[in-house]
Amino acid sequence: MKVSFKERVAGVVRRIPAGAVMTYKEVAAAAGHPGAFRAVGSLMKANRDPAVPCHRVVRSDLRPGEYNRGGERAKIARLTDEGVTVRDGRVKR
DNA sequence: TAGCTGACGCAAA
DNA sequence: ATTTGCGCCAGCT
Repeated sequence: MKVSFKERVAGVVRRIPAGAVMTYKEVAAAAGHPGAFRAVGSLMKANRDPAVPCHRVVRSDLRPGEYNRGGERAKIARLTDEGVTVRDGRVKR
């Protein structure tokens, strides 16, 4: 069945457990499009589904990246609350 | 159908 | 180590 790229991305992000983070590139690869990390970010902002924790998707540099509502700062707060260690704007692994 | 935009990635300086 | 510029793909108008 035809499933749009964003549909698969939503499915992948939805499987990310709390306390874990995945990079846009990893999500894109997991969705079947390893080079579409650009589109992933675009879909994240477009996706307002509470079942899709887009805040758990970070950049490859371990930077939180942008977010709706306060940008990086809000994202860091949410990740930290879930058990993700963030140090000075960088996700600590 | 074609063109533009963007919650990015990587290389170079 | 950090900053700047260019390239990339899918989605939207």
